[in-house]
Amino acid sequence: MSPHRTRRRIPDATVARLPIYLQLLGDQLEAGVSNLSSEDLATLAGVNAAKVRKDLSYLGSYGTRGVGYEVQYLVYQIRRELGLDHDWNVVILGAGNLGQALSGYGGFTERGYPIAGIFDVDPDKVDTVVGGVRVRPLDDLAQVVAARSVSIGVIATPPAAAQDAADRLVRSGVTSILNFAPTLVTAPLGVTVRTVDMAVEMQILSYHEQRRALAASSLRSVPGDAGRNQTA
Amino acid sequence: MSPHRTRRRIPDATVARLPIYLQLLGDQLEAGVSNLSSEDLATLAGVNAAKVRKDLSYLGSYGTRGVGYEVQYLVYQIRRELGLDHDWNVVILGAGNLGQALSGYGGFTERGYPIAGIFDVDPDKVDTVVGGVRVRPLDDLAQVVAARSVSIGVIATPPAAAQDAADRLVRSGVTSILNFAPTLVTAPLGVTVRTVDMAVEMQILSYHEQRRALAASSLRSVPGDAGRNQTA
DNA sequence: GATCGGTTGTGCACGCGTTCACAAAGCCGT
DNA sequence: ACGGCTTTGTGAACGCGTGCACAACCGATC
Repeated sequence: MSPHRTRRRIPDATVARLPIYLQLLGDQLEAGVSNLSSEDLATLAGVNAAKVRKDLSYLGSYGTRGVGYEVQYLVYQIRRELGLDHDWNVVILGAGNLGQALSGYGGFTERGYPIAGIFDVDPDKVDTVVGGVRVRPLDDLAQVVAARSVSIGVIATPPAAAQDAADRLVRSGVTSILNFAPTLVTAPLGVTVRTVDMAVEMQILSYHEQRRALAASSLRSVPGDAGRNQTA
Repeated sequence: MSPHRTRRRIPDATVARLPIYLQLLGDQLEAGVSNLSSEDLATLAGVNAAKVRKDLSYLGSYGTRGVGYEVQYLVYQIRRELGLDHDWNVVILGAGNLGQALSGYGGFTERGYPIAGIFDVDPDKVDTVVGGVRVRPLDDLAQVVAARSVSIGVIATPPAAAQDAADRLVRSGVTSILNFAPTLVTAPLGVTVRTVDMAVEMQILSYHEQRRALAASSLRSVPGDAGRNQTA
C-alpha cells in the first residue's frame, strides 16, 4: 500500500487557485499569523469564503471547526498536493528577449523551479551567458533533459518555431510544457500544455475598453453593474 | 442613434477565444485562403466546431450557410468587436528584467499596442534606453497617460510595489491593467485587472506532473483518460 | 425552378463550478 | 458538564459554458 491514498480528482478551477492561497498563506506565515479562518483567507484572495472552504476540502479535512486553519500545516498540505515538496528542473527553449528575461528572473529558482538549461538554434546566441546560465545548442536538449530529469519545458521561441520546439521537448521526454509563443501547440495525450499569450491578454483588455467607450457614448446610466473587481 | 447598436454581452469564455480565431484567420488570409467553414476554423483552433459557430454568432450572422465565412470580413468584424480598429497606447511600470523584455519584444507595437512609455522609481534605471524607449521617472506617469491618452497599463514591478503601481495607474486615468506581479491587485469598479502569474502556471503544471507520478507509482492501467490535449 | 449536398445558427440537455444555507463539530466560560 | 458562540464541511440550487442535433438556408446543378 502506498503511503498516500490517491485522492479524488481536484477540479481545474481549484488547482488554479491553490497556488494563490499558498502564496498568501506564506505571506501570513512570515507576518507571524499562525491561524486563519476561511473568511480571512477569502478576503486576502478576493474570493468567496465558501469557495475557499470547498477548495481546501478537496485536500482533506485540515481545518478545525470554530477555529480555522493552522497556516503552517495548510501550507504543507497544499505544497504536497501541488508537488512542491521537491524541486522541478525546467528547460527554456529560445534565448531571445523573453527567454533571457525568464532566465534572468530569479523567481523561478527561488520558487522551486531551477533552470537546468536554456537552448537556442542561433549559433550567435549559443555559449553566451544569460542570467547566469550558458546558452546551449538545441541538439543538447535530450541529453540535458535525461541527465537532470527535467519534466517541464518552457517555449520562448518565435511562433513559427514553437511546434517544433514542443515536438523536441516531447521526444526528449518532457511531459509538461508552458508555451509563451502566440500559437497553438499540440502534444500527444499524457503531455500537459499551457499557453500564455500576452497579445491575447491585451486584446481581452481592449475589448473591455472598447465596451466602456461604447457604453459611455450611448449616454445611459449603468444599470446595476455589480460585482467586485479583483484578480490573482 | 449610434452607428453600431450596443450588442448583447459576449461571454468571457468567448472573448478569450476571439483573439485566437483572429490570429488564425490572419494566418489563413496570408496563405491566400479567402473562405473558411466553422469546421476548418475549429480544427485550426483545436476546439469544437459548434463552439466556433456559437462564438461567432455573438458578433452577428456573418456566415453563409452552405459556404462558410469570408475570412477578410470576419477578421474585420472580430477586430471591430475587440476594439482593434485603432491602436491602444500602453505604459509599462517597472524596467526590471520583465519590463525590459516586454518593451524589447516588438510584438506589442506590431499588434496595435504601441508603448507610450516605460517607468521606474530607480534613478539608476531612469534615462537608460530599453527596447528603443527611454525609461522615465514614475512621477511623469500621469502626464504621459494624459498626453497620449493611454488606457492600458502593464505592471512589471516586484510584488511589493504592484499595488502602489496599480493605484498610480488608476489615479492617472488608466482603466485596464495587466499585472505580471505575483500578487493580488485590487482596483475600483470600472477598472479591469488581469493577472498573469508565471509561478502559478508552473505550479499548475507541476500538480499535473505530480499526479502522473502518483498514478504511475500505483501500478494501474489508466481508466479512460479521454479528451484531446491542446491549447491556445 | 426544383432537387440536392453542404453549412450555418440555435434550442436543448448536460456537466462543471459557484454560492447559499445549515447541520456537525470544536472551543470557552461558567 | 453544559450551553453558547464560532467556524468548518457539504448537500442542494443555481448559472454559465459546452456539445449535440437539427431545422433553416444557400449555392450549384440539372
